[in-house]
Amino acid sequence: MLTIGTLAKKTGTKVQTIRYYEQIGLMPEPGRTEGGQRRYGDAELDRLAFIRHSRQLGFPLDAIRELLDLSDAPDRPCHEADEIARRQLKLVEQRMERLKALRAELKRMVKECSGGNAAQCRVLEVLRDHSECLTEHDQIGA
Amino acid sequence: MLTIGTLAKKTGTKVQTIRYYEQIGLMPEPGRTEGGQRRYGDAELDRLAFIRHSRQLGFPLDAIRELLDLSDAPDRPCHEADEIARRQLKLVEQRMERLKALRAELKRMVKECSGGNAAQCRVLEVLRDHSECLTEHDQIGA
DNA sequence: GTTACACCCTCTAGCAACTGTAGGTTCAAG
DNA sequence: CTTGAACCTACAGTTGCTAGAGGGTGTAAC
Repeated sequence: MLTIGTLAKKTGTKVQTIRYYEQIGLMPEPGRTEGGQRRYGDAELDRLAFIRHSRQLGFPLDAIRELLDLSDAPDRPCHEADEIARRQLKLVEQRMERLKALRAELKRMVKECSGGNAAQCRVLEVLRDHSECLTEHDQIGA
Repeated sequence: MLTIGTLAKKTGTKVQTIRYYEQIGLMPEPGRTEGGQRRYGDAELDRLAFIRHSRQLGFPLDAIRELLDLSDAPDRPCHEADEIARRQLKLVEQRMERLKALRAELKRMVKECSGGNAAQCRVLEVLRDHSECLTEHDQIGA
């Protein structure tokens, strides 16, 4: 039986985060000691590891919830999980495209800065005038 | 004189967002009609365009505040703006590196899925067992 | 048995950067 | 003068945690 602190250490999670996952129903309510402290078994350890690994791959908690459901129901067809993963892959690729455009623009800004004072600053100038941009970068939450 | 709605349209911002920027002191308090509605001039249009463009390049609002201060003080040296842009470029490059690793992992997961049911699903299996990962992807906020 | 101390508990608020809603007022056109 | 879109304030919600206050528990040493 593991305390919440031990579980946290084993999975590289913060204690608060585990409690948060319990609160939103991603982790089950564990058993408690007489004094009211949580105690975890191996099933919970596995489940939390699954969650953390999925988070590291960028899956949002909603998607992880679906993946956990699938993982708990071995008879359901696999394509649902596949679908979720594909969706995530697409998202990652979109983000990369956007970041590529941003990087190009930022690089150009920085390169052109010749170090005078703010009045002649190319960085500020580019920000002031969108029409100077070479690339499209219309997404804000990049 | 522009209404807040017109200003929003011209800059591709939501009305609420403009009011939010005012609330946090990024936009100045504009003049009002007798009835209490906001009216904007060209200075505000330019300022908001600057903010939006900076946001599109991924600058956080704090950085934008500094950039606006610099833009308002033409005598200050340019290297501060340059510095902020460089910082942002670095951040973008870090994010890209992370996303690259994630993309590789997700691609592999999806490729190996052979379409049975959840019990044999490679996607779920990989998520269950971190040791199967080829790449390091230890950052969560990717 | 008691004391020390790390660890645990709940509850609440905060982060970024908005977005949405409710309930009410104003402006401009017809 | 009426209509209806656009405006107003104030506050709650989003995502995924993280930090703090104020207090209780578990265990090992003395």
